[in-house]
Amino acid sequence: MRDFIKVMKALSDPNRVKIVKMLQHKLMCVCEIQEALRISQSSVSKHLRILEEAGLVDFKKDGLWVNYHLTDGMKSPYASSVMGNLRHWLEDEPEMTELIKKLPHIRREEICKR
Amino acid sequence: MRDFIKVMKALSDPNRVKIVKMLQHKLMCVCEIQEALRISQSSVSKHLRILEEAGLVDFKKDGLWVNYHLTDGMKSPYASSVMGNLRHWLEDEPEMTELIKKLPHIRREEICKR
DNA sequence: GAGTTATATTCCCAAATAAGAATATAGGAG
DNA sequence: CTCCTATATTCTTATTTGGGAATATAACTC
Repeated sequence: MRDFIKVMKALSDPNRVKIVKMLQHKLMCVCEIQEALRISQSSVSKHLRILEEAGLVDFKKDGLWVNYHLTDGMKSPYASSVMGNLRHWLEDEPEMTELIKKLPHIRREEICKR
Repeated sequence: MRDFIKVMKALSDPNRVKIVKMLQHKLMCVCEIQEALRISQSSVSKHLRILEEAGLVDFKKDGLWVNYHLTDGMKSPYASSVMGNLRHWLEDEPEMTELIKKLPHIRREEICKR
């Protein structure tokens, strides 16, 4: 129950859903997500932690960068199932297509160092 | 997006998840749910409204009783899909089996009129 | 070591949430 | 109509949540 609730809660926030949808398209570091969503770095960091604890995302450190990616779903069957559905869900939402369209132009080399 | 978030939020509360699981076994009126969960009548009523607005449950009035049941899923694809999974998810949680086991003994004729 | 940068954590505030008590509504029975 | 009873709504309160600013940590460069 606890685990199921965690997944539901994790996906109860628009910004977190957007993060998941973005990660379907490419792995991203924190500052890229920050740029895409236009929210503070600390917010992004906290959202990522919630998604991680729900078993939805995982990360790999690469020097200073922390690259987040979707999990393989081994950790939580709930996460795995809902994420599977999220591959096609919301795919045609204007809000989302807009966001996805921006992704290729968001490159960490241009964003950071500020 | 809005609709998806509604479903996730609706299933982000243990009591609401329990209501959905109970309704998989039988249709129930408000006071039966109240008795099963041991929470106040106003709480039950409010939880049911949230579930209804997410497209998870619907109701039919029968005199003074209001009988709640799961929807057919026509209203929300998100609701429909997650509810499908919830048929087997959490089925073996002690907390849930305990609750389900109590269901046959909760009969509105014995509960109400107080 | 000191300086720099990307991310995590802490702190604080405003808004949302879940709870019960009290009240309002609806639909009987007489 | 009046009285009851099941449910919905309102009100208030305590807890949780999401946000940014400030600070701490980690990992690189020199």
